[in-house]
Amino acid sequence: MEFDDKVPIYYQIKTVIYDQIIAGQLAPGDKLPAIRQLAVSMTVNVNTVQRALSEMIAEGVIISRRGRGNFVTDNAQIVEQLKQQLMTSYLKQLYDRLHRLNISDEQMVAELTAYIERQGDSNGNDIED
Amino acid sequence: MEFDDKVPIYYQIKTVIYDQIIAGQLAPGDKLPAIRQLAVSMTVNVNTVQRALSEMIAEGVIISRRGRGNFVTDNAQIVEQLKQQLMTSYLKQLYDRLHRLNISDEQMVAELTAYIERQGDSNGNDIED
DNA sequence: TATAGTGTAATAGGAAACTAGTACACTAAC
DNA sequence: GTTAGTGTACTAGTTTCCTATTACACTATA
Repeated sequence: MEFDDKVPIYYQIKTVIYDQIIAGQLAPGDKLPAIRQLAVSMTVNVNTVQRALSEMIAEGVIISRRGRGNFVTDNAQIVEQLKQQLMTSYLKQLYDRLHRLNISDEQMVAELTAYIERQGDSNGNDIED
Repeated sequence: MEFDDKVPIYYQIKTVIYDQIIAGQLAPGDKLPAIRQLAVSMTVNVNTVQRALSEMIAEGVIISRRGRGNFVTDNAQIVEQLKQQLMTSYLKQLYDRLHRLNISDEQMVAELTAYIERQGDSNGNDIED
């Protein structure tokens, strides 16, 4: 797996797993791959994965069952909270950044739309069948 | 100054200065504050500021004149390139993140618009005189 | 009971980022 | 020439992140 060398790996792992939960690839109650499994598939040390998991456990999103595995909480409300929280933080980051560049609210939406258009040119999503 | 402890400080300094250049607070040819000055105002060590500047110099955006100071390049084209590059990377980051959350292109624009609305409620920009 | 699969803990070492401090080199202005 | 303001370079020490390795604890199953 590829990581941004400007952000701690354990933190990026956390983001990836959280994103999977929000996207529904990991449903409430689902079992995560074994820690050693995750470490191998991400080409990372076990301790690094564990550090990511520790934080997620502390935040109540992951439930750890010794000898059995790690599971996504079955509390749908926590997952929903997580979703809102992450979505907002992502949007806020873009908003703050573009704001610092003196981009107005309207321009901001326009820029995003334009970017998506450009993406569409090469991806062709929604168009090809 | 406040920094995100998940990203190297020197890198965040670079971002701040680049943003100021793009926003026009630092025009082409302008002299930057002295390194020691920047270090004090950012509550950071001189070496950390210098590391940020070194990269910007290597990238051709900042020109260093020994004994005189550091200056923004007067090459407007370089500044314009920088602007496009940063804008795109900011947009791409949001796009990729929301995409991982299974948010469609249309939803994405809607979410951003909604976020801006929410901001407007507390900021009241464009409304008050 | 033995074994395989799992989470957890602890130690040791290396690399990167940051700080602190000192010294040197160049420029401009007196 | 001296001085103040500037960039540049170097060394030393601390902290955080990451890796490697070993050991232990619990669960399920044959």
